[in-house]
This record gives sequence, C-alpha cells and structure tokens, in this order.
Amino acid sequence: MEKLDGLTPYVEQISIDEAFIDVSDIPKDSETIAREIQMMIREEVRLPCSLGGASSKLVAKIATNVGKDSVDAFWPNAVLIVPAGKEPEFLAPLPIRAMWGVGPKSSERLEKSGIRKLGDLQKWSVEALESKLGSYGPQLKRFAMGIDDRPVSAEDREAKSVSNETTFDEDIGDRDKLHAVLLSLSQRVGRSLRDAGLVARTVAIKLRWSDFKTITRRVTMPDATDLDQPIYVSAKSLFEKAWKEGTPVRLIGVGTSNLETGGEQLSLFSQSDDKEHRVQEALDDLRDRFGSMKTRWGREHSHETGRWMDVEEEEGEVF
DNA sequence: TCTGGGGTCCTAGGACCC
DNA sequence: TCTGGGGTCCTAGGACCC
Repeated sequence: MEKLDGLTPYVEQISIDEAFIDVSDIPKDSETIAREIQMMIREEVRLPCSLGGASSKLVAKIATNVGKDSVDAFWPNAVLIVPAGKEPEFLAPLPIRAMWGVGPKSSERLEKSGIRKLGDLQKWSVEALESKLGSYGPQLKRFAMGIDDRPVSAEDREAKSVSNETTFDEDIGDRDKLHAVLLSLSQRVGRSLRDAGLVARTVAIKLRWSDFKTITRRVTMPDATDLDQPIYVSAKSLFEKAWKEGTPVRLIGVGTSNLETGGEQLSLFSQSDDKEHRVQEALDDLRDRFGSMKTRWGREHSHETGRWMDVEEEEGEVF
C-alpha cells in the first residue's frame, strides 16, 4: 500500500491486500503501468501480485480475478487489461459467479432461470430481471454490461464495527468457562477500539450452537464506550438472556458497532468514568509490557446486588 | 467444499414520535 | 380516541467478500 501511495494519491484500499488505483492521470498505457507496479512490488517487497485494468472498478476487479486464474508463463504475476468499449464482450463468456457480489445463493437462483453466464444476463430485459430479483435485477444487468460509475475514493473508510470471535475445539456448555471467554473477547474488542480512537454504543454477541445454527443479539447503550468492563457487562447480560444453562456452544463472539470517534468527547466523561479510563490505561500498559501474561479485572460490579464480586479466575494473574 | 476470523451491506419488522 | 402517513431508531438475520 505504501508503494501504491507513492505512485498516486488516487488509491482506494479495499482489503488488506487489494486496492483500486485511478491511473487516468498517468501518461502511459495501462499495460505498462501495471507491469511497472508489478515489478516494483516484486523487487522491493518480494511478493507476486496480479493486476486488472479497465474503465471501471467493477471490471478491473473481475479482470484481476480472471487473470489470476489463467495459468501462463507469467503466473502468479498476471496482468489483464480490458480495453474501454470491450467490457460486455469480456464479461459475456464468464460464469455469473464471476460477478462481484454474486455468491452461492444468488447464482443458484439465477441458474434456475437458465442464467449461467454474464452474457445471459446481458440478454435479459430489465423488466424481467426486476420482477425476478427486485431492485437488484436492473443493477445486476448494468454490472453485467460492465457499467459501473463508482469513483476510486482515496478517503480511508471508517470502520463500522469492531469484533472478536472464537471457535472452540470442543463445544463448551459450562457457564463459567463461557463467561471467561466472553471477558477476554470483550477485552480484545475494547483494546481495538482504544487503539483506533473509537467508542461504541452498540454491543453484540454471536453464538453458534453445535448444529451450526448461529444467532446474534445486541443492545444499544445510552453512552458510547471504549472500556473493557461495560462491553463485558453488556455482552454477559445478552449472553444470559440468549443461553439456556448447559447448551453446548461452538463459537462465541463479541462485537461493537454504532462507532464514533472517541477523543474529543473526553471532556464529557464524568469523574468516575475518567478514573475508569486511568485504570484501563494502567491495564493496557501492563498488558503491553508483559505481553503474554493474562491480566484482567479481578472484580466486577454486580447490578443485582449492588456489590463488587470476585471474578472467576481461569489462568494467570488477577489485579 | 469447508473452516475460521474478520468485515460490509441489505431487508424486514417493531416501537415510537409528530 | 382513532386514522393515516412519514420518519427515526433499533434488533435480527442473511448474503457476500477477503
């Protein structure tokens, strides 16, 4: 990403290892630009990569995938450029699964109507597709024709949610063990929020039973937070409402959403909240310095009794 | 094709308000 | 008190992506 940023400001990162680049301003042909980028990454970062070029993000993305799949002398360093005007022609022979956004469910539905290739989609009327797929139909048809005017956006997209989850080797039906996992997940999520300078107003849990059925439950709090403890308290109460004693759990997760930028509202925190922030900072500092050592809250406040209760300890130290 | 651990976006329905 | 329309906020789940 650094290398790309050095090349042009018009870089839109879409995942850890993929980005769109608008090269309209670079006075070279696309093939040359792509090969130069590829060579730069190979030489300086020592990684292979594939590039696709087209007049739109959608077609460039699909071209990258198609190039990646073709095994030739360059593999795994593909470059595939789709010339402007040739988009429908390029897309027509591809299976509908090649369309970005068409997964197993949509392709199954489309195939039932005899739509197997993007070319089939091109031939269908907008009306027929609309009655079959709703508002997604016309959109899909435009995409199948290679029409996509979404610009390359260099602004980094703000995170919409922060979560952490884990799948167990063996299903767990023990309340204390599940609580302990919920706590450590809450701590990781809290830490991620703090590192990103974010606060969250909604806390969610995710539970997967042994039959793979997965449920989610969430609550929205009156105030946003980035502290481990309130996240854990919310997560635990959601868990208690959703879980029947002894039910084996395969996966458990804690998530936060409804995010806001944290910093500037510090002044709004009450005294006690500020104290909690200082405790939190001290804990973060300890965890930083002692790395693998498990530090966690030793006590938690019980809403039922209004008292501070000891937390069940699994491993490690209590502070 | 599945698993695992992140994510995003969309839809539908309920509660509530004007 | 009821009706209607519109809007917001929230929850739950599904489809999809890397």
